[in-house]
Amino acid sequence: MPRRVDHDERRRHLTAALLRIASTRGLQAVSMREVAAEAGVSLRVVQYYFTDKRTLMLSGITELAARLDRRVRERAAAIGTGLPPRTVFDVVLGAILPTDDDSRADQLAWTAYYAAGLTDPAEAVDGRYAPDALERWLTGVLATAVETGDVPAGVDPRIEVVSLLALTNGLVSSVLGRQRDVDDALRVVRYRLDRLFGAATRG
Amino acid sequence: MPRRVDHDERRRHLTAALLRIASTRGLQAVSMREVAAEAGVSLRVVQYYFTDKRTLMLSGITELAARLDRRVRERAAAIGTGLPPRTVFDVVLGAILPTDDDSRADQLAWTAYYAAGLTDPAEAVDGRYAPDALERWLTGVLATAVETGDVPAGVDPRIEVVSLLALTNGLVSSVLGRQRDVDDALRVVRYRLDRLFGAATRG
DNA sequence: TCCTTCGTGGTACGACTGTATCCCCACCAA
DNA sequence: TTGGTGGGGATACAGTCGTACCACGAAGGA
Repeated sequence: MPRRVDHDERRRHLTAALLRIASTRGLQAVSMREVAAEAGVSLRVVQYYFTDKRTLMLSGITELAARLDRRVRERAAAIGTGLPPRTVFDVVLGAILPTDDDSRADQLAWTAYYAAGLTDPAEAVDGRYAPDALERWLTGVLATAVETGDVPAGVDPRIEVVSLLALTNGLVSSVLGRQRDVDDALRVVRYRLDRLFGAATRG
Repeated sequence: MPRRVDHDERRRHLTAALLRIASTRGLQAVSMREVAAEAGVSLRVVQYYFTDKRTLMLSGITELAARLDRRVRERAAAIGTGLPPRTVFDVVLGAILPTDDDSRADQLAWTAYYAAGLTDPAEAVDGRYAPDALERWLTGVLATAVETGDVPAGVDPRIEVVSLLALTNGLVSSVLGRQRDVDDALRVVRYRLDRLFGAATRG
């Protein structure tokens, strides 16, 4: 056998280059040649490790979904279990907002993919990411909080969670569009949590 | 003078064709030739009435902003003034959600433009649409409601309005992505309004 | 040593893009 | 009737796109 190369490592490198282009110049600017240039390799190399452009784009959205999922999961794990529900929501929703350059770049790329998927089913985001899992988990957390009395009765856990996630999503859009900065967005989220859990539970 | 043509009417026709393409096949699929074909004219005609592609795209986002603004304004006007604040919010937020095919198409195109503007400042959405005006108006309505006691004290009108608009925006995204249908989205909005105004004021 | 196979550089092709140019026809003022 | 201008058909051009193809160097098994 001739000299072997770590294909996975090569692919990760190229995918990172793709996402860098997507988050700075948009999905339109992503071409096989541009990815090659950004990664510092020849066009042929991109062709070799991703036969198609479709495969290349698919790799981008897959990596992106993994990153966003990891971001939420790591933050949640760092907090540990058995913490007040209020804290859980604060951490999880805060992990979705683009608080630093990296997460902002990822959210920009994600938005680009999402918008593309709305009209081009070929690169649809559906199924590749599981917001349902997050939704179910948070619903469980909130339902428990209702039972233990941490949250006033009369609250519909399911709808509250959907509402909070949609709110966070909307705030992400406005932060990306620079109509609002992250701190304002965090303030809005915390205000909502205050009114849901009662201001005294802040933390 | 030779035969004169209504330039504005011609341009509207072409812009409509552009938005039809953008909402069904995405902004990527918009080329001068495609717009010409969709409008049933030759490429030259598109060139003639919009010298640039930039001008053409600009016309699209302008028309879109006008449509969305008109949709909210018309609904608000049809309701009249002096109505309960709860009704105002119900109507206005309901006007933003894509409840029929037309508004869905417009929201799809709007999302495409918005996403493009995030990375390509050339077709940024900023300034072309004034969500601030809507935000200020609703904040005023809610502030009055707090003063008259229609809404419990301790509510921050400004943040509540920002929150409601961001929520609606997030719901629009999920409806466009078919993770949720419009009725579910409306239910979430009404749930939030119930908790803000008190369930008794429903209507 | 030869020979096969992996990895890669270079290049070519057809399709498409935005833009520019040329030309003609319909029309109205003169 | 003539001349000139607005409107538009047809085509060309340079560039970029995804993809395909060819050739070659490197490296390990025979």
